[in-house]
Amino acid sequence: MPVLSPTWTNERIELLKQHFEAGLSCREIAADIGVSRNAVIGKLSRLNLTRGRTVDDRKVQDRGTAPARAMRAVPRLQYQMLATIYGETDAPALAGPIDDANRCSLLELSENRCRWPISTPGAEDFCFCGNIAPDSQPYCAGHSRLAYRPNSRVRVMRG
DNA sequence: CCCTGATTCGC
DNA sequence: GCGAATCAGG
Repeated sequence: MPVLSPTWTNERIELLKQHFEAGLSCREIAADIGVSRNAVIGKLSRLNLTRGRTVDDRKVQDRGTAPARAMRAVPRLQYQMLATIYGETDAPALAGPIDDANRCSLLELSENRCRWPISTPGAEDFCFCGNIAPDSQPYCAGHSRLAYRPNSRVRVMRG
C-alpha cells in the first residue's frame, strides 16, 4: 500500500460484501469505502451480488409527511450522512429540548414563530409551537430537525 | 423534484 | 476489470 493505488483489493471487497449484507444502501457503502456509488454497485454487479432488478427495498421515500409545505428549500446534502458514518459528527448541538411554553394559536403566529402544529388539527387544544424560528425558517431549531430529514433514512418511513 | 439500484458502454 | 454515464423505477 506504500505506492500503488489498489482499486479493489480483498479488504475492500470484503468490506463491500459486509456492508451490502448488513443492509447498507449502495450510497452508504460507497461513502464508507470512499468510492462512487456507481463503483460500488458496478462491483456488486460484477460479483453477481445484485438483488435482481429490484431498484429498492425501501419502497419509496415518503414525501408529503410534513404538516407544512415549507420543506421544499432544503437541499439536504449527503454530507451529513458522510459525517455520521465517518464519526466526524459535524452537527453541533441542535436544540435538544423543545420549549412548548410559547405555544400559540394560528392567529398568534408571526414570521419568526415556529409553525409546528401541536396536537391534532381540529382538536380543541390544537395550537402551534410558537418558539422563535431563526432566519426565515418556518420552524424553530428543534422542530426543523423533525420536519426536515432528521438523519439519513434510518428505518423511519412508516409514519 | 428527489431519491434509489441496475445496466450499458467507453476506457 | 473498472467506473461514469445512462437507464429504469419509485
